[in-house]
Amino acid sequence: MKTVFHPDIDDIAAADVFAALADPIRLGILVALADVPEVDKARCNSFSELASASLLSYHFAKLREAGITRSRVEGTSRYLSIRREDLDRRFPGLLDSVLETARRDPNLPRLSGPLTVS
Amino acid sequence: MKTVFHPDIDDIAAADVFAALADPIRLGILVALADVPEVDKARCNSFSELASASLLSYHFAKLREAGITRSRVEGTSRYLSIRREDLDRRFPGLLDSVLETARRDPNLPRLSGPLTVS
DNA sequence: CCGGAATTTCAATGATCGTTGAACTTATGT
DNA sequence: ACATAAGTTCAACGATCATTGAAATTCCGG
Repeated sequence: MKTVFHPDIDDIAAADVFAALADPIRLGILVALADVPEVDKARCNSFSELASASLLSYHFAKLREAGITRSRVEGTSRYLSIRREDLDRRFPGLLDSVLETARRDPNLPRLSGPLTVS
Repeated sequence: MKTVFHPDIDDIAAADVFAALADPIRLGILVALADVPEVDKARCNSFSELASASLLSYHFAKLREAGITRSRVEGTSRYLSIRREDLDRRFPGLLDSVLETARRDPNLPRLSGPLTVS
C-alpha cells in the first residue's frame, strides 16, 4: 500500500504556487480537474490527451509538491483532486481567480470531453 | 528620448503571468508598487533593498515583458507602475487576489519604509 | 566638456525546467 | 504464473532561469 507525499499547506510560499501554475499543461490539468463534479475521482489516465504518460506524471508531481493537488492511490490507479479547502484557507480567493483566469485563456490545452470519472 | 517595449496585454497568456509571479523578489516589487498611492512615481532605485541594481533590472524586465508593469523613462530615471486597468480587463480579479496572496506571505522580501516617490 | 548618477547590457556560472523514450514497479485479471 | 495496464522513475537533452560583477549607455549638473 504505497503512499504519496503531500506537503503541509503552510510550508508553501506564494511564489511556489505561481511557479506551479506557470505552465499551460498544468493549467489545463487544473481546469479539467476543477470541472469534475465528483471530488477525488479523476484518474491520471484521463488526461492523456494533454501529454504523454511520463510527462503527465512529471506535471502531476509539480502540482502536488506545490500543495495544489492531492493524489490518492487505489490499486494500479491514482485519483487526483484539487486541495480546495487547504488552498482557500491559506490563499483565500486565489484558486477561484486562477481558475477563472485559466478558463479565459483561449490557448490553453483542453480536454475534448468531460473527464471519465469513478 | 529612449522608449521601452510594452507588450499588448492581449498577447499575454495566463501561464506567462504566473511565470513572472514565480519569484519572491518580483512579488516583493509588486506589493511595494501596489502600495504606492501616486501612480507612475516609483523610481527603480527605490527598490535597492531587494536586490542589486543589475538584478533588479533583470526582474523589472521580466515583469514588464509579462505585461504586469509599465516603465516610463524620464531623464536618467525610470518610473514603474502596475498596468492595473489592462490587467483587470484581461484577467479580472487576478491582480487583487495575487496581491492579497503575496501580502500574506511572511517570507516575502519587503521594503523597510514606504517607497520614495516623485 | 567632464564627472557622476541611474539604469541596462553582457558574459559567465550553476541550477532548474520541460520533454522524450526506455526501463521499472505494482497491482489486476485470467 | 503470466501478460497486461497504470503510473512512476531515470538518464539524457537543450532551453531557460536567477545571480554576479564588470562594462556600457544615457542623461544631468557644474
